[in-house]
Order: sequence, then C-alpha cells, then structure tokens
Amino acid sequence: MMNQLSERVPSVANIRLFRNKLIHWFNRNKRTYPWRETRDPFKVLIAEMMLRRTKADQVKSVYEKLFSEYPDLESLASAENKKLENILYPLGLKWRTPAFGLVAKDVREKYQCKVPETREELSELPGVGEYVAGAVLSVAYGKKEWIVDSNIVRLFRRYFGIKTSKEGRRDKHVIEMAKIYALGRNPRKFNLAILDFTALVCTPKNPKCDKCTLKRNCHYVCSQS
DNA sequence: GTCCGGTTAG
DNA sequence: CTAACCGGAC
Repeated sequence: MMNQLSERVPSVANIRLFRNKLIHWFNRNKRTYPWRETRDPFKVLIAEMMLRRTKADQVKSVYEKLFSEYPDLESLASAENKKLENILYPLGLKWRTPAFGLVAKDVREKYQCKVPETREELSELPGVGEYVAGAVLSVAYGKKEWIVDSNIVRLFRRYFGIKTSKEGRRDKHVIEMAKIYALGRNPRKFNLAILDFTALVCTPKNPKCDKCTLKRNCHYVCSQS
C-alpha cells in the first residue's frame, strides 16, 4: 500500500480543532440570507435546490418571489408549471423547474406535507441528492448530518493534505471526515460555517491564504506567499 | 467509485 | 470553447 498517511482520515481531535477554528471565523464573518432566517424545512429544501449551481445573491430575489406567491408546500404543490418557470427563469433553472413542483407534490402525497427527516427519504425526491438532503437535515432539522460539496472537498484536500478518489464528493474518506465534522452540539452552525469559509476564504482560485485564520495548520502551500 | 446529462462561469 | 457542478444511473 502506498502513502496511507495521506489517504487516512485525520483524527477526530484534529477535525475538532479544525472545526473550532472555523467556527471562530464564522462568528465574525457569517453571511446572512433569507433562507438562513428560517428553520422551515420546506423553505430550506427549496432554497437548497435553488442554490445548487447558482450564486446565492442571485437566488435571494427569486426565493422571495417564490414564497410570496407560494407560501407553503401545499400551494407550491398545486402551482402551474408555467408560473413556476416564470418565477425561476432568472436562475436559468428551466430544465429543473419541474422538480420544484414534483418535490412539493411528493411530500404532500407520500409524507402528508411534512418534509421527511431521513437522508434516504429525502434523496428519493426529484432533484434531491446527498448534498441537498444533508443540508436540509442539518440546517433545518439540526440533525448531526454530513454534507459534502466540491468546495468542502477542496478545503479538506488543502487543509489536511489528503488524497481522494477521482470524484472527491463521493470518496468514503471524505464522507467519513464530513460525518465526524458534523458530530457535535451545533451541526447546523458547523455546516454553514464550512460552506461560508469555502465561499469566502478557501476559494477555488486565489484563496485568501494571507488572511486565513487556519493557515498555521494548513497543508496547502499558497503560491503567492 | 465512475461516467454522463444539462447547465453555467470563466 | 473548457472546466466545473450535482443528481442520477450504473
């Protein structure tokens, strides 16, 4: 076996230390968005579906418009597809628009209008995968559930210096790390913190290593310092 | 764990 | 154009 060190999951203590630093940063630098001011699982679910592949600032106005017209799951479930298309048009979500109505219908019919509380059930909903499921469970329900997106994979690779399989977001070691990361008192906060950090500091290009409060323990060698 | 679809950022 | 993205299929 080659290079087990770089492939092994970091220790729980190490991940906790990493998380503590992240939370400290988050307390000063968190972003505020309308979908973070509610724990309504339905709103969080729809917001996460919108946020996929779309910049948060662009989602904001669409989010508000959608929920002013369809304030709850039942109204969205009976919304006309055309009207949904019009509202979601600015996001360029045309091909995914049906998923929004279908999700609402599914939840109404299969779960009596109550957004499911398990990863398995959530993942069966149209347009919902591991990422959105984990986000709903941790952010809306406050469950100790992991999320992995490509930003988190990048952060893990850089900070811990790990190698991953080709599709990092499905790498079992990465998922294991994300699970450990989410275990604790406030998984909602933990997960929001890591998302914000990857969006604002540990960015794909030109990461702000000089201003990074985690750099002391980070394996990544920034090219411009 | 990998490939692909449909889409957007660059 | 190409790379990147997440869900879905395999």
